[in-house]
Amino acid sequence: MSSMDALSESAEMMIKNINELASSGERDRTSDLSTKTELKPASVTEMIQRLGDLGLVDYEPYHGVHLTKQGQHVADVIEHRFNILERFLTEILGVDGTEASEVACRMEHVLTRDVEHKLTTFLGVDPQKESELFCHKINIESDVEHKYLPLSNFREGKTGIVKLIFESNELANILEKKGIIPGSRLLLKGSNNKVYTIQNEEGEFSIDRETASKIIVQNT
Amino acid sequence: MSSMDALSESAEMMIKNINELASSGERDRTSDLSTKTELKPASVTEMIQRLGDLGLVDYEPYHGVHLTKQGQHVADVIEHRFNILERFLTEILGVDGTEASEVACRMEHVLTRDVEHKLTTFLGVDPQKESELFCHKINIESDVEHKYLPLSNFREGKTGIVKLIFESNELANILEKKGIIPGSRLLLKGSNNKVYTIQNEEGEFSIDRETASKIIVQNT
DNA sequence: TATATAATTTAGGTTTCCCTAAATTTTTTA
DNA sequence: TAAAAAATTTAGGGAAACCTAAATTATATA
Repeated sequence: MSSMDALSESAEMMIKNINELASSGERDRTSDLSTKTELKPASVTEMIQRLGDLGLVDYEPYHGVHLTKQGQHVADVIEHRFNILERFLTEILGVDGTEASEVACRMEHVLTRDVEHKLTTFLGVDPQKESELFCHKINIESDVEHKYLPLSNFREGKTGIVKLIFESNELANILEKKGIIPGSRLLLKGSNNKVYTIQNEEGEFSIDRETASKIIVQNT
Repeated sequence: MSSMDALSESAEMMIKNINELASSGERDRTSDLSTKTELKPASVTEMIQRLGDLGLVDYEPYHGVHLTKQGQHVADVIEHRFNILERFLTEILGVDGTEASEVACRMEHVLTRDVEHKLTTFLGVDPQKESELFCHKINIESDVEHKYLPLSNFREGKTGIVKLIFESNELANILEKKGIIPGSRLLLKGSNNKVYTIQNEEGEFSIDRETASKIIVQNT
């Protein structure tokens, strides 16, 4: 039954692993899940039985499991939460890859929908996914499977739920072209409270005060 | 013994509550902890006995507990993690206060030292302390502590490393005023590839194609 | 200062999530 | 295709973290 109470971290991890292991159509085997989760086979069996009772996986004794629609939804949510957390930790905080993914893996289970969405908007869309999404957009509609699409490709008269709002990232894009990216070094050559003249590896140029106030710099 | 293995979330929460309840010198009573933690008295006793065995609290049956030096250290770490997480959630992501503190309270137990430090430097000094910082800046340099500041506050002739570029979040702000937020439902009433007319709970209005292309909607 | 009341602990139960060992089922292979 | 091997499940156990009910200890009061 649709449980209003949250799944445990262990249960969510199992769902995540089932999803990651799944290859088209094939049911995941207990031993593979055991290897992947680093749990003993008996523990895997126990957990997937419980998930089966919750309607999150389709489990047939001795013949593996796969996610139900409901379970797939849980997996998708967790995956997305993991991805944005990992991106936040590496791209924004500069945490090392291994540690970032470990911490993200613990944090993914305690995010709320709201925090997830707000973190997503904060990060913007990552470049690779953007082209993917763009393809969708070009390809054509009638994507019954691909349920997410930009409003600009939506069909008149349909209703939908807003999933995500892209920010322009204009500022970051413009600055990137001038070599001002997180981690880069710059020199403030001059400022008069209106115009800020900067020099870096790419050369020298000026920006206005408002823009300058949005660039956070570590004093070295 | 100083355990290298992490404390459980429950154990950390108990330490946190013991610390928050503690008033100068007085030992916390089981019943007060029971009220604060919303656990039954018997459960509180069980946990503080376990913490006692770990050397984190000084527990005398029938006469309350208080943190040992070691326990106090744990409490301090947790408190700091909670504070920076709460600040990140409210100040940077704009999460509502109640939810932010709930989520921070779950996340505080999975942060690593490194992530904690990096998040702390990322947040820099909190707004109240900012004026302080401003003073520093005017006062003289020798800011060994406050290393991050907006380029607009930077001193001419100094070099630094770009840490972060704030985006305006303009689009999301505008759309939010019209009730278009992640999770909300909308209906595309009409579109002619230039103007998209939308209806939702807040009413009906139009947006241009470019804006529409940035709103990702789940087809339902 | 007895005794009633309140606070606390102990005893024993439950669920979750992990384990090992034994039993069972499936798969391989001789 | 029957026996051996491999995979899986079942049975039973333990620790953590909760619970209720009963026993114990401390405190208040008559």
